[in-house]
Amino acid sequence: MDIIISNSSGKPIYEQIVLQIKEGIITGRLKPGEALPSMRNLAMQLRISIITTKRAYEELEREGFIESFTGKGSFVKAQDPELLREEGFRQTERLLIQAVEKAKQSGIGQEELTELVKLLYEGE
Amino acid sequence: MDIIISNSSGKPIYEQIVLQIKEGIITGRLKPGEALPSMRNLAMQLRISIITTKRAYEELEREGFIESFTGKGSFVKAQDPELLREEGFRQTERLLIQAVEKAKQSGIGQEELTELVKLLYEGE
DNA sequence: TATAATATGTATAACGTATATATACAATTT
DNA sequence: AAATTGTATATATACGTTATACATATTATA
Repeated sequence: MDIIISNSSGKPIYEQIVLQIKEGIITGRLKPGEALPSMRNLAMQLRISIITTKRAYEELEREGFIESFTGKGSFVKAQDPELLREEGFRQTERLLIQAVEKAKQSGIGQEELTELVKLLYEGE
Repeated sequence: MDIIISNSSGKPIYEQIVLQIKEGIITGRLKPGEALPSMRNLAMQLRISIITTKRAYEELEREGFIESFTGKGSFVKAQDPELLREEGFRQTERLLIQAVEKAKQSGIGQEELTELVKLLYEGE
């Protein structure tokens, strides 16, 4: 599980971690029962404090994605992936509607817009 | 010029004001030379501090959208069409980035996403 | 098997930055 | 002169991040 932190993202570090682990779980790259990197290892690797990794894991635990055990580690919980995927689709659609509306309002054509989508999807 | 502040938006108040006034200017609802609500009136109406409205107007002034005169008020500046176009592009890109990110997190592929964009763009 | 060493998650207090504020000051219009 | 406008200074609050010490489970070793 490779996690990448961007300083220019504007999002807090702990949130970037949460999102990337969620993505792994939703897409199935992280399977139920699978061990996550320990808070210490992840903190060391990202050169951040263990408190920040703990905060991320706490958030994931609160949302039911993982569970942690003192002395053992943190693990992916059993999920209903189809449900997660559908929720993700709904959220994506909602965001996309706003973007398309703004594009029309700004005189950006459909071709230019889809081209921009491709660029953004591939770039990072 | 009706401005609406949402506490659940996650965005700072001053930024919400900036975005809504920008949109008014870009769409032409606010015309060059037109007077904006005074900082005090807007602050009173939104039940926030004048300092926050001032911060929003400062930002708009810095970006060349409005200008303010002590004792007179704040007014929409004459606009460079190129500037407006670029601002529209920036806002679209910003929204699109969020949508693309959510799509990735949800396991939605690039093809599926661009297809969705086309549907949304054409549909009404 | 017993126990020390190592690895894991947890808890407390503190710091820096950004957002939002109250209040007093300065300039223009009425 | 009175009222309306924008401006400036110092302060409070919330959020993100951190260092360090503590508690529990696993692993190595005698």
